[in-house]
Amino acid sequence: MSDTEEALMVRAAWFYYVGGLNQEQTATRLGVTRARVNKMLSEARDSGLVSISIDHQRVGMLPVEDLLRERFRLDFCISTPAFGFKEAKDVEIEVRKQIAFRAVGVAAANHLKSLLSESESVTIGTGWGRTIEQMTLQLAGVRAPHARFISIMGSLTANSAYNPFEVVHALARRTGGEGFFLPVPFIADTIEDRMVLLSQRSVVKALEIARSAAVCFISAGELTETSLLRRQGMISRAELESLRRCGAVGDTNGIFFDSEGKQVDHDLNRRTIALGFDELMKIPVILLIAGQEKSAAARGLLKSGVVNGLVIDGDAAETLVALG
Amino acid sequence: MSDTEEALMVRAAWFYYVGGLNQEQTATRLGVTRARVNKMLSEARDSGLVSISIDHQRVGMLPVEDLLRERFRLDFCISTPAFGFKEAKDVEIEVRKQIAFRAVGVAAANHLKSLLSESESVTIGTGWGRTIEQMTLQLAGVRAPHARFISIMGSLTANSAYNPFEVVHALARRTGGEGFFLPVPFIADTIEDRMVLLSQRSVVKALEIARSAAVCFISAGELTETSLLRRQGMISRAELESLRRCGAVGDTNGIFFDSEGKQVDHDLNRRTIALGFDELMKIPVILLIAGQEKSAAARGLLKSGVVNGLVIDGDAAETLVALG
DNA sequence: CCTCCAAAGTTACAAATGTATTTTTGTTTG
DNA sequence: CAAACAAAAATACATTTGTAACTTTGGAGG
Repeated sequence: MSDTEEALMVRAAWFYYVGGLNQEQTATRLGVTRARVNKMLSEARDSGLVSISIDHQRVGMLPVEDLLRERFRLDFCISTPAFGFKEAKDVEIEVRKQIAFRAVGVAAANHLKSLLSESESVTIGTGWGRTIEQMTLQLAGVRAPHARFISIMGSLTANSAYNPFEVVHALARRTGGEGFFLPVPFIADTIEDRMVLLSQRSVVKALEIARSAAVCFISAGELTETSLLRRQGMISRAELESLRRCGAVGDTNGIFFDSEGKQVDHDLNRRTIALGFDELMKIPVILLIAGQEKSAAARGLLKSGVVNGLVIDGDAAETLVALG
Repeated sequence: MSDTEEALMVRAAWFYYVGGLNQEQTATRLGVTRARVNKMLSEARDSGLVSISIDHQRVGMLPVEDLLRERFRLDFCISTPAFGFKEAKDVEIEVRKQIAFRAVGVAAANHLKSLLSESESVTIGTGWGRTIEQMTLQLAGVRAPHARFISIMGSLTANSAYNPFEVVHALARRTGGEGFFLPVPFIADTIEDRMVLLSQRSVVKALEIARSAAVCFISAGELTETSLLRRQGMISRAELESLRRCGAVGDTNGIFFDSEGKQVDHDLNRRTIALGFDELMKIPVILLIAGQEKSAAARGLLKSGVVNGLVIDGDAAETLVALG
């Protein structure tokens, strides 16, 4: 986006959101059409230029939060309010997911905010995915010039907004901190290639930083045809099926695990470039779960013992409780 | 407001602002009418429960900011975008004021946010008024448990939302910090009474804290029949007129000054309980100006030399520049 | 037990918003 | 220079929102 366009968008957002002018008046003052103002405003919201925050710590779901915290021996559990979509027919499935992503993103961003304001210089590790991306979008108005953000995994080849590179970049830009990422593909072609990639000096350095993270935000993926991993073409249909045969129920950062949270014995797990469970075990890990379809994966990962804190949307939380 | 009402409001805000449900859907889920949801949402907005922030570095008005900063030898000057109300007929005068208050409040809150995140424990002094009140409302999502907020002036008798007591209380509650205030009236009945009040131990202590403030937020009042000071009944019509005869053009914290920023020689100035200009001179002072009608008062106060930083709305800034 | 009062519900309508379609404008490119 | 294209304007319309007038409900107090 050009500089002048961005400036126009910011002015529109001020007039509309802060000034309380309506779109018509805003359009007149900016000398553009109302339709364009409308478009710019929705763009401003999506891009996280304007962010809406709710100033309340305990929003609800208390009993569920406590239950999950105790069951999985977590330091904390934050659940967004349940939207109650189980029986609702008024909201499309994709829209529901989007809502869950945003809700968890808001909650996680709030948590991250308080972490950043607690200590001058922290190192924050992050995974990838749409939930993590939303967290970056919802994180507005925080200055943390001494914070360091590092991706704990390799990058996608396709350049999408939830690529580790983009995530770290967005976090750094928004807070004024520094960003680092692993300049290697997420999944190597062979086990031998992985060793070569891992031995690169810059990679060794980056992994060192990652291991020193004060806290790590990760999310989980399901193992279905519609999972992000499949849609991004990171794994083939055949690979997905062979993973399931090994008992895998989900992944985090490309590490596949079974319903008990054990890394499965599979070729892919030996080609992934990311911090493994043994390494994650040594640092505080916060898991972000958005969407009920991730409940099974979440359950496995929570059982593994690598997770210390959970941020989850209300509906998924209820499903997770029901899973027993 | 009752606890259950507040909880309902928070849930409504989540469903609507975070979840992106419309008011109809929100109402259905909460089991109330849409009209009520609508009312709760607007209440949530003006109470500062939900706050909308714009992730802006440079919003505009650069030339004016620079001009003012140089003219009055300020450390910084922040101007909100100008809404261009001079010739506009589409917005009522009271609404315009409200917009200016909110805009300056947002900008000031952002500035305060960055101050709070810069250092662990700071002491922040504050004045009173609607602009300052807005600053407290717009300050959301900041934790600063070690911050101290102190009113640098006595309190109003009428308990309004912009009473120093309320201001300090709101700041403390929102950030989790501590609040202090001067437990004495704003303007004493006689000079002798003032001495008695000032000698109270708790007052001496509070003033000591106030003097140690790392930074101080103040605003200015005009000397007209419609000024807040008059409307709150703090001064009588006769007093106002005698003040004007002494050359007073405005006040800050109940201290009246002339167009050159000198404290006027008037009985009232000897009865006010607040940090005086000589004391303010020793600490960094940030002046908040919202509304063009305050330009004259702002000009006087800026000339006094007590002000180090200025946050002003775009329209007032332009008027101030025009005043020369 | 009844009356009064306030809060929420109901209804209705005007205003604002989101979105799709067509037209205009300005820029790029052969 | 003209064709091709993209961006924005103009237009139109369905949905959502804000608001006011009126009705119901559920206590509080006489």
